[in-house]
Amino acid sequence: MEDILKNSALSVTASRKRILEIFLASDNALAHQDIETKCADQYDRVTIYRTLQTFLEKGIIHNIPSTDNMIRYALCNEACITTGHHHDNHVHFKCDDCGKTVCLDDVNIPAVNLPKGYTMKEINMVVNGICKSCK
Amino acid sequence: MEDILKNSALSVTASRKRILEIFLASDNALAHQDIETKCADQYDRVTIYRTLQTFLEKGIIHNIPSTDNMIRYALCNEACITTGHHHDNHVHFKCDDCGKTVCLDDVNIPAVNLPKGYTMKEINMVVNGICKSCK
DNA sequence: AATACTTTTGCAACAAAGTTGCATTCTTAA
DNA sequence: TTAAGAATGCAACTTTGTTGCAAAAGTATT
Repeated sequence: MEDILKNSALSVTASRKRILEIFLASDNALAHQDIETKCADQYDRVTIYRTLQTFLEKGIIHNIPSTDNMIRYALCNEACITTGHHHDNHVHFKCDDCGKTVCLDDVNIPAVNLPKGYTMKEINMVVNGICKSCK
Repeated sequence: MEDILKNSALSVTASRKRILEIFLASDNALAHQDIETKCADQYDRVTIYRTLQTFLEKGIIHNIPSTDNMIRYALCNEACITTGHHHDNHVHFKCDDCGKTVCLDDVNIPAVNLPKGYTMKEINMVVNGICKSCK
């Protein structure tokens, strides 16, 4: 855990370690709110906002778009952390039943051909449906 | 414009017509805020929220996820409006330069194979990069 | 065209989410 | 150990989204 922070040139603080720990312990993506409920008694709301922002910039976590006004975050793979920018090419799945959002690490986003004149920098794919636990 | 409302079994009111008009006049997807700045002097904020909600449910507009805390809305195609549910299978593109989000109506979302046990209900694909106007 | 009924709107009040500046505390590196 | 820099907590604030209710507008019927 401290390694992750040090590799990203971040100072090792209690709140950062705690938030990382929460991510490592979770099997699904977390919204700001999820993290807040897990540690708002220990750390300030503002600190959580700033920590997530920092982790995003350093490539420790990535954010997952959604249409429910709730951006969720998940740990990146090694490649992101070591290079400092994102290499997340996997599909995300949000279950309509349990509400959990997970990274489908084994499902790569297929290629798309954009119309002439468009340049792709990043691509996001989010699937909604029923997950294997709720099936 | 009135036809669209009537076809969706909605009563024709000034605010609904105005918001539809704004969408028809726009070449890109609009966030709640965009609409508010265009007509907050005429209509209440709450009305705009409720109108967008209604349009979504009736399949007049669809929402586009993003990682910037700004859900955007765009008009649906005929098929959505006539059937009352969404048939939006196109890719969305958000330009990192001008910030505009557009529907790439001609680019279909490619198929993905989900792992065993997952059922797909809806799929969203958003590409970030530089659009043809900013190129 | 007037009526009665239903739907929509605006207002107010509120709740939740996110941001900023600044003083204090903690980390790090020398 | 200490000095410099970075992160945190607090307070205050802005923005975003929600809810209940009375007033107004729309719709269908006569």
